[in-house]
Amino acid sequence: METVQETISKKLQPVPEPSVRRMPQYLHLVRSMREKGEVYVSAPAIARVLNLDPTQVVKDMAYTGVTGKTRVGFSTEELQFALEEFLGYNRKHEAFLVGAGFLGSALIQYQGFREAGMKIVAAFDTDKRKFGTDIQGVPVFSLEKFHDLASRLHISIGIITTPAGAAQPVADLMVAWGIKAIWNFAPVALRVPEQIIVQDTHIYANLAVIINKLGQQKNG
Amino acid sequence: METVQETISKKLQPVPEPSVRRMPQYLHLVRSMREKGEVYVSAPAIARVLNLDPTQVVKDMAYTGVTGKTRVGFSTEELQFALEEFLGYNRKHEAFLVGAGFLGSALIQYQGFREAGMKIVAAFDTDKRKFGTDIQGVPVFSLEKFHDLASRLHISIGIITTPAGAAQPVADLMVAWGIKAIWNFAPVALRVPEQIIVQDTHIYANLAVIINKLGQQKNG
DNA sequence: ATCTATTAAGGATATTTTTCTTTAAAAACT
DNA sequence: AGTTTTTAAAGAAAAATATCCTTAATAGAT
Repeated sequence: METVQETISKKLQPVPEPSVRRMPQYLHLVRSMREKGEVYVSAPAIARVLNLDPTQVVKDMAYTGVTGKTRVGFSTEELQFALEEFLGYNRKHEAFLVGAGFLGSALIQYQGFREAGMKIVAAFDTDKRKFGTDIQGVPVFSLEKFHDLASRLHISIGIITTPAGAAQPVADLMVAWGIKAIWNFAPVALRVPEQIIVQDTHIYANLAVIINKLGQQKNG
Repeated sequence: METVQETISKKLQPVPEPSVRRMPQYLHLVRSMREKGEVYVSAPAIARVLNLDPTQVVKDMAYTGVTGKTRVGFSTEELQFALEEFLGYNRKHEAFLVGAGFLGSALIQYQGFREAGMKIVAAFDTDKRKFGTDIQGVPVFSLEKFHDLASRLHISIGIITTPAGAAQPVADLMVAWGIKAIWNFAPVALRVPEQIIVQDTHIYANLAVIINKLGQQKNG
């Protein structure tokens, strides 16, 4: 049995980001296994399906607080709850999205996020034609209304899907009105105070990796 | 002046993936600097804008084959061409996209990719209502027509934007019909032969990182 | 013309993350 | 009941990456 102190210190030491990124995959797998009626799943079994090292799976599971049974594996039920708790699927984070273009609209319509702990409650744009419309029930406002709404609601996440040039001013706006985390899809490096969490999803970076590897294959 | 041998060996040793991922950012920055009329840019200047370590910038530039002038920096013109060459913006890679839902449509409409060396030439879906329609000029076909078209055209990249359950069969189809690289947006780990390049863009992984950090901040 | 400040480049160090190795435990089988 | 096999867990090693440090060069200032 570990002491309360140990439990707390374990929570305080941050989980490695690569591990965090694997968690949704584990959850997805565990859910589908439970649907098939599986009660236990071993780390090696998970590792085979997800192409990972078995010991890495065990370590990742330890971060969620779940511990397995020797020769049996992990309880799928316990795992699912632990992963959902870890990923914050129970808490609700509300988000504002700025830039209701193709990508922004797709994210709003993507749903899924809602069950993953984030709800996009409003979108903002500078295109007059979009004001007053809604995307799958999410209203689109003028960017000028941002401070109004942000100061009234408690929004923790801001999503930026604007063109590159608009991203920094939008980020400044978000910071000014109390947003704690920014999910940035624009291909720029945002400058924000250090306590603000920034997560970049640079779509071009992924494309660059693909094309680079394709070119390499041709040579080698 | 370096020998041809050296140039070749430099190309053969693979560029670290994190460096490749930074290249599009450099290109974007260099382009905007050239538009402003800047002829030279120093590595420390780039590092300041992109929040990077100056020496890292220098090292990344070396991968593109560009070398700077002491006390002056890099020629923006030379840099732009080198980066575009490195990123394959001159070659044309044609792509098929499977899963013409919200995300798939957004990617097709995103344009930008075309100038980044990839052109989405056709989309596929299983929804009958979408057959024969087109998205921004890109036709949507029945998935059954995939092998027909893939065998006639020379497609190097396959994009998967299907629901999780459909991703693996689609990947198998792509591999069977000669696609060399798969850009996977579905939240699953694909199993493909090792010579096939797979690039995952797991949107939930990024969300997981954000929510994890938000939760951590609350504790710490 | 000389000096100073700035910069690129190369090597060394440190950190992070993954993989490997060992140990211990417990379930299933004989 | 004892043995074997499978597994989790903890620690050590290895690999990859980023950061730091030193050196050399050169443009601009004095």
